[in-house]
Amino acid sequence: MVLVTTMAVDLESLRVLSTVVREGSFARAALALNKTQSAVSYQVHKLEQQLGTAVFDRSAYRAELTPVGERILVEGQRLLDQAQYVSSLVEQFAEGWEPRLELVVDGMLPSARLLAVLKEMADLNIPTHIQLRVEFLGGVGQRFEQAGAELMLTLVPLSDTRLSVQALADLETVLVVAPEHPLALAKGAELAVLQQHVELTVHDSSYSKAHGGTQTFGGERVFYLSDFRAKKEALMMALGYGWMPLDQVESELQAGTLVELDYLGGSRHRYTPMLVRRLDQPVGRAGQLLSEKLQQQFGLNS
Amino acid sequence: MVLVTTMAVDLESLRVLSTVVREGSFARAALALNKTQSAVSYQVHKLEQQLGTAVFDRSAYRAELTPVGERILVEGQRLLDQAQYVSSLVEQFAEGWEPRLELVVDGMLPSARLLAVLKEMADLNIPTHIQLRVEFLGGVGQRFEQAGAELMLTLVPLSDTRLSVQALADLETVLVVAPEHPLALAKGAELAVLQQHVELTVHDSSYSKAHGGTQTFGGERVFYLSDFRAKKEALMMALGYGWMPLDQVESELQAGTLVELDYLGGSRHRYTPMLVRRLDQPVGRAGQLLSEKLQQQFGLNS
DNA sequence: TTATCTTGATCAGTTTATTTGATGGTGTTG
DNA sequence: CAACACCATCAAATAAACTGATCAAGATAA
Repeated sequence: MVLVTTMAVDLESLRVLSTVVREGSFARAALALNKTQSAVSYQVHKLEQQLGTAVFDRSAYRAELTPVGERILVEGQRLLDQAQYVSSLVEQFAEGWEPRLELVVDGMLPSARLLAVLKEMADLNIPTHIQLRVEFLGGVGQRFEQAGAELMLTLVPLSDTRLSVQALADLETVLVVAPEHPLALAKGAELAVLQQHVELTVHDSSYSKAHGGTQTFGGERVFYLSDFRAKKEALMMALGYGWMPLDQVESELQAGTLVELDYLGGSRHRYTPMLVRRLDQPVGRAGQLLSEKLQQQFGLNS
Repeated sequence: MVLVTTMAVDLESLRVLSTVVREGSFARAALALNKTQSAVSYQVHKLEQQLGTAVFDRSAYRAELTPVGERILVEGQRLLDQAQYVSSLVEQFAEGWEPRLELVVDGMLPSARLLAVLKEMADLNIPTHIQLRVEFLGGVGQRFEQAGAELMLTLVPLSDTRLSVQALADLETVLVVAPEHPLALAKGAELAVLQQHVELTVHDSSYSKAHGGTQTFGGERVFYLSDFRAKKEALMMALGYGWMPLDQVESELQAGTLVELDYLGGSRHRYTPMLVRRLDQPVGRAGQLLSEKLQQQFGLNS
């Protein structure tokens, strides 16, 4: 007989081991576990056989843990706790906590606020795994559809009767360039002037062709960046001009490392972030909580 | 029948769940596990019953994980890994790695070197739990005896034929005060002069009364600190004078925030740290390794 | 010291858990 | 449509776990 034991320990043996140590003897452990003493003895022997080593030293009157046994006890306890956690998870799911929750947000939104909300959620020790996905413009909605996310925070208006849309407080974007860029000196620039320069824009991750013309304008020579971090760096290197969320360039504007463009069409633009969820799917407790915290953090539309 | 189930999951069911997902179907999982398809079905049902919730959605042709099932899979996998770890531990113990190893060291020894050694050990991913205890002077030997530690690094010579003693490279201590302390100005101070001031000393944690007079000298007004960190702070606050391990005050001496006392009896003193282990106990692999690394880090006595 | 108690092992017999092998319904594939 | 793969289900077989009784040895108390 070839002995290729997978060495599987089993939780019941570990539970018995733990009880024996806690209660101090096989017999009292048996009492605590509603078993007979011989059943306890059996489980201990089984554990020792599975491990291939003695867990108790029986040379004395009372069985004492061997050094190995002590470590097994400690590690086994961890195992039991983990097992307990697994079952408690299920209970919590039964109480309305969803196993997972996906939130898609637009990268233009102030990430500090978003992280604050997520930290609050994490601190509550909720059983739900929350997945955050960052997309841009149309990409948000697309991801929401495709990945079956529960919530999204988008800037692109949509009309689907199966969706619940809650407008949040407006966000401002501002048209900026580096101070050494030629456009920084322009007073009351017209669109035609802008078109002679490179516009920096964040790549819309949706593949949809047509979307409202307001996202990208001008646009003879457009340079695409993957996100606003990269875009800000490019702007500061005077690679071109472009729109940035106000909160992400406030300190640069104050420090003068970026300046607001004086554009006739208006150098500021307002977006309305919208918190969207599906009406045809029930909201779990984590989704409910997250929605409330987002509304609180971002403020309702006035 | 009262249903007060403790909700115990069992590892076998989780193993089956994991295999079903990996293999893609109940039948192929059965093949992989050397069971029949109906045994797999049975285990899955058992798991679902134990958890009180569906793990697979059977409405489609192939069974698909429910959202809850996905989380159970992930957490269950962690559980299985942990279980695997528990059995692998035992294998390693069988290969000569001791379950635990206690090292008692004198707090006067340079802690950076000690930590470097411990980090090296930790990086090797050894199954042994290494416990470090810091004591002072006679307290080291006492703890070694009493707690049954495997190794110690002590400064106090001892003669026990059952111990193996390996001398390491000498350590230097230096007599220092704060520059604003009156003693800082003293030239060639004698013992009588020192005795007029407060001596700071680390409390010997052993309760033994008599020990070699060299540890604490002078000693009319002695102030006891719990460790060298506290002692250094007290010294810098000019609370008194005292011996410090050279390596712990080197930067202060250079910066001038502490100065070496000009004492006729010699303002430097050498200690010989000794690595001690028991001859009557076999050394495990971790103890062997740790000894080697300590000798390497601290250097052999020349 | 003896009588009594506790500790844990062991064994035959019983109960319970798990597996098997066969069958059936349903959806998929070529 | 025929052949196949998916999973459920059931009775019977097998394996695992437990019981209750008994034993030897160390502890405990009169």
